[in-house]
Amino acid sequence: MRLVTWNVNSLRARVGRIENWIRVHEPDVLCIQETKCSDQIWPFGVFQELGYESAHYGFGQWNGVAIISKVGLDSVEYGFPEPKDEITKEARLIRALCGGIDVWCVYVPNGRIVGSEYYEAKLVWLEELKCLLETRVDPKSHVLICGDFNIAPLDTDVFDIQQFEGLTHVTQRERSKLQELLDLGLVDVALAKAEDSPAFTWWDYRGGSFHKNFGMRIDLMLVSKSLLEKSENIYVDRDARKKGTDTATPPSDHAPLVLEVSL
DNA sequence: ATGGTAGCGCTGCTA
Repeated sequence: MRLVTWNVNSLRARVGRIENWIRVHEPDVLCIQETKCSDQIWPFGVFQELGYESAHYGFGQWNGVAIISKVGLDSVEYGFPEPKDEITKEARLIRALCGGIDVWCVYVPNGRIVGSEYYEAKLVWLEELKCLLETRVDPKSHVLICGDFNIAPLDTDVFDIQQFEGLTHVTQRERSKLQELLDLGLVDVALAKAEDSPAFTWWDYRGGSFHKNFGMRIDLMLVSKSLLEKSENIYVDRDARKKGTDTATPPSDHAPLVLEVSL
């Protein structure tokens, strides 16, 4: 089974690219973030024609998450069951059972500036996610928590840690929150399977960052031990980040992260 | 060249 997470940076701008990618790579489950569209315009038919069910949670303009599956899409849950804050009301979480796997697709807030209200809200959001997963996830079953975490777990997960001094994505408080998720009994599968440092998943649009590989690893897949045992291969499809000649539309600034499991 | 790239939606914000 092929499981994928991909921040697409707008569904509407890139639906053609996404379709083409699905045709070529045939994912079984595709989790996407930053659809930047509302449920009203979600193109169920596009994915249906490719043989997929889909579920989307979004209000438009910002955020928005979806799960696209051809191995079942059951018990779908949209967002936090009891959002306590403004930040947990945003469209950043969707969950479904797909082919025997408990799939959670997340888009963690960016945080903007360390110490800002947005940074604090990011930490609150991660705390709420941990509390939800604590009660809802059975770590003995097949579990996948994947998406854009907006956290680089290790210093080697950014192209030059010295340039990230004082910036979000690399602070101890963010990394501690990620560790609390791992402490539920989950494993960062790209890190676990990598021979040295796992590949980057995001590159800034500006300044030729992709060409220079000035990137970060912020898209993650956290899996339960049982799913780790079934994991055969994990890789980043960097080709999807290239401009390409078939379309004028630029690629997303994120590349898809692909996990192959044998269930 | 004193920014840079992209999406959203229409002015400036967010990433």
